[in-house]
Amino acid sequence: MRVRLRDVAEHAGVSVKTVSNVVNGYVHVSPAMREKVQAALEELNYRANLSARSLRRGRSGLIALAVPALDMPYFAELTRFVVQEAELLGWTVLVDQTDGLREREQVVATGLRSHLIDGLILSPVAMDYAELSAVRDETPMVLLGEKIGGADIDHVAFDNVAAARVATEHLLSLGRTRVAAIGYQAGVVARSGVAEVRRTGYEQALAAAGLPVRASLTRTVAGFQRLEGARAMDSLLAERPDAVLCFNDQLALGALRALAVAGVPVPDEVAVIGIDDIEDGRFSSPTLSTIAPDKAAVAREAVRLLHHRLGGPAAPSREVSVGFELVARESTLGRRG
Amino acid sequence: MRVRLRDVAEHAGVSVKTVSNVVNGYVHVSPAMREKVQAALEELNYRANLSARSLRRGRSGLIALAVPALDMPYFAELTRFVVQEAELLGWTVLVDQTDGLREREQVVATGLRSHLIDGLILSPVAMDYAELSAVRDETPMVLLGEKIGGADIDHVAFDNVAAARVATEHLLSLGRTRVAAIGYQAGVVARSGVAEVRRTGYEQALAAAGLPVRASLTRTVAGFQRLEGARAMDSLLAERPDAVLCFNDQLALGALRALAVAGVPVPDEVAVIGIDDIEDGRFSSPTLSTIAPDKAAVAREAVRLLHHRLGGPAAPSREVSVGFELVARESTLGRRG
DNA sequence: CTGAAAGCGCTTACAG
DNA sequence: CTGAAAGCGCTTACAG
Repeated sequence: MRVRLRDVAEHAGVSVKTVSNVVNGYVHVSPAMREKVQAALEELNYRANLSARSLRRGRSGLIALAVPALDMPYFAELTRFVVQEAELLGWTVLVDQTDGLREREQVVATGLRSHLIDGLILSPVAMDYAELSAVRDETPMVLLGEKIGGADIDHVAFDNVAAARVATEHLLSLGRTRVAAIGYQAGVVARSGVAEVRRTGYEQALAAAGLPVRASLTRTVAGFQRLEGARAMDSLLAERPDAVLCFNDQLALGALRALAVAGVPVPDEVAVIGIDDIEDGRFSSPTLSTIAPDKAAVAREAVRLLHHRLGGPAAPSREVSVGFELVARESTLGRRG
Repeated sequence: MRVRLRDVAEHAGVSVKTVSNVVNGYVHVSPAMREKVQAALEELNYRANLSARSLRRGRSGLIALAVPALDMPYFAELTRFVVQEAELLGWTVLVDQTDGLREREQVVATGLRSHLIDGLILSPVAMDYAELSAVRDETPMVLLGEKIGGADIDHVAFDNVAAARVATEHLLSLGRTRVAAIGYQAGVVARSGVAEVRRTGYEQALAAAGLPVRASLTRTVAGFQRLEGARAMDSLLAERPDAVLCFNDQLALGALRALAVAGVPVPDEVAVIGIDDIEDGRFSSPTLSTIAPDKAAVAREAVRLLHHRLGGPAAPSREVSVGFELVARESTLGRRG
């Protein structure tokens, strides 16, 4: 039942080469021949065997995208963009979930499915550039990560330190002085880990304003989910913060929930800001102020870097930066916003 | 630089067959030989070429999952489960976005990447079973869809009529009589389309309660996103509904937002319920009452059906049903809940 | 328990 | 402009 190129050739009474030429849109085929082949192709309902083609060409048209979790809105939205961009180049995206585990990140970078995928886009959580650079196989790889400069590995950089700093400065600009932070992470984390760099931005902003970093106003979380944000906010209430920077929007939405339950008016008593600009924050009550990274640009640049390594236009620098903007909504400005 | 099985064989001084045996865990290999090969494998850092293996075996270990949109929380959560389940069988998931477009659903079902993927899980929006059954190629396909009975196509069924009916009954049980609905869809939709069947459930519940379906209390949407829910709710306010069934949680979260902006107390004046039980609804203010489908079961059963077609244990019936439960939260019960 | 050889279905120099 | 043939890197009957 499986229709091969050879079957089509026999059916049309031509050579396999000619059928292949037609299938691949090779121009030097006489119109009559092309028509005959086309008819046979349709009559037999031929579908190319992509494994065979890939083996022969040395290219599969598949790229992998490895993110911590598909059900974290930020990554779900990013994945959508990556799939869209890849499609423009005729590539298909294969999705991996690393759960932010070092072991899984390593497996992915070490060449899981090598020779099957043409390239890999990885959003590392546990491993840093140096480690990844050491274990990677020869498959082109693009990292989504921190601005680092001089790294010998392709990556789309987002300045998390600046993002957290700008967010914190926004809270300070409202006259808040007891600015808490939710999202510190305990134990071993990569130097370039998101929690680490956002923490740096937070602390830089406080320092610049001449404010101390109070341990009583910072909270460590086990993960960046809503529930963790709600818990952390609960435990923060006794400290009477007048503002909170959450290291992502999910934490912030959890914090908003905890404040609502406690009956604390936002932003009157406590202003809240997150980072990521996920869809939910635009429709929560109050709506969530946040730092909006240019997700479409992240996806576009990641795919573009891969394209370069796979024979596209000349390679640009290894590091491409992507910007962000402050989006102030009700959780810091109130209803007037 | 590319290491082939043959290179390993030469390096170890054995035949290609032997190396293949070791790589594939074939048992009848002497310990000494195995060890020698193992060493060569590691020394050369051999990675199997999956395209070649797939061509030879006729199996790739890849399955595709086609959903309307990755950034709709319901599908993001579902995708996570599917990836997890697939992994248990050693399968990798390739993700497609159809955007709910008939054209794209058709392309996917017609054999996009046939011979590359071993199977397909499709969540159709625009096409119904009969159409899909007619255009599909021979690749095993499992649909995520409506309970239909007697269909000649594998599918995991979720009773959307019942889900919408139970949700509506919950609103009625609170003594509400002006129960609105947001999520009707205009134009051509599949008979088994989600909007269509949820609408049926809504109307059935009203009829059973002896209430009329008022056109003034139903709203058509262009899509199932929050923004559409907010807009629909805005236009519904003048009709003074005392409850609203939204055909999914995203619409409901949008509706909650519109009610908050309008200063309408929920659930005191208007009770709101959605369907899907997405994460956001557990942390919104008020928290969102909803119908919770067993997403893990949907994923598990879909993968299991595929497994049957791909040589797993004996095939079960073509239709496997998955249940749901009513989760009543603040948007219908108020804070006491 | 191990080896030599065929063949999965393509694409692509190489001839003509 | 078209055809015959090699070969991509595997796995698997078939011998031994």
